[in-house]
Amino acid sequence: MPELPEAETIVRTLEPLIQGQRILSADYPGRRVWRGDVPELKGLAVVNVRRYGKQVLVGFDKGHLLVRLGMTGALIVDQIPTPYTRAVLTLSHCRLMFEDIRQFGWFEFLDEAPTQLGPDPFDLTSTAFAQRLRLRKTRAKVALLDQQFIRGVGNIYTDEALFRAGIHPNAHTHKLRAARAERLHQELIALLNEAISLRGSSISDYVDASGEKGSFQLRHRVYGKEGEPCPVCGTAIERIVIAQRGTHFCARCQKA
DNA sequence: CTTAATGTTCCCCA
DNA sequence: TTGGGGAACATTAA
Repeated sequence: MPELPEAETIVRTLEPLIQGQRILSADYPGRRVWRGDVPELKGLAVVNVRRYGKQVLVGFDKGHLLVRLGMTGALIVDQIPTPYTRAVLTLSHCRLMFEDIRQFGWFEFLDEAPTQLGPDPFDLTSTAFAQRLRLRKTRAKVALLDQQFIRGVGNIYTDEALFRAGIHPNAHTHKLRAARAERLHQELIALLNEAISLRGSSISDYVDASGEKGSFQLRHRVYGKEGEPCPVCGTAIERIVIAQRGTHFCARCQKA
């Protein structure tokens, strides 16, 4: 699914398309999309659209819609419904659809903005990030994927950030030197900014609120590159499994 | 036919 | 209490 750069792109493209509009009706054609009680959205006005980690938060004049995009979720305006359309919100001037092929996503209605996840990587200094990392007794890959550690990073950007920082995905977080941990944060921020500027990575399904694909997948250096030469040293990129996720790295450039 | 895919949650074990 | 590992959810594509 969308990770932080994809969620950011969705938010930036979606907000101007729906801001200020009122919800006229809501339909849920597919598998149940709401976690918890089904709220009455009719009559609510869209105040803003923001990102919370890799999730999308639609702010109303009363309450918030938190959209968990899961693995294949997409928020698209004025598209033709598909068998995977799980929600259609008819607004004053357009229709907002939630498409979700694998059905892993869901909606949640919140009275207050969410606060339960770890800090956004953009809100941390590198020093604070390094301190946080030292307190986690786990492996680098696991820490970056953990939304309680920092919010927004998923499988693609974890592999890409660890490669850029020269850190092995199995490196023990509490043993990393402060300088390397700070470097990881700096590389992560640069990576996320580059990915946002290219409107995210479209691996299979991801599109923004206008249905446009991103292009950062063309800049991936290790993710999905098993067997291909490392762009730095030419060694074949390896693929292992960590936390049930495919993990791609260069054994020569990335050290524990 | 098998495996893997941008994610999360739940359950069991150490 | 914390962390590890695996299964599960549903669908497509190679």
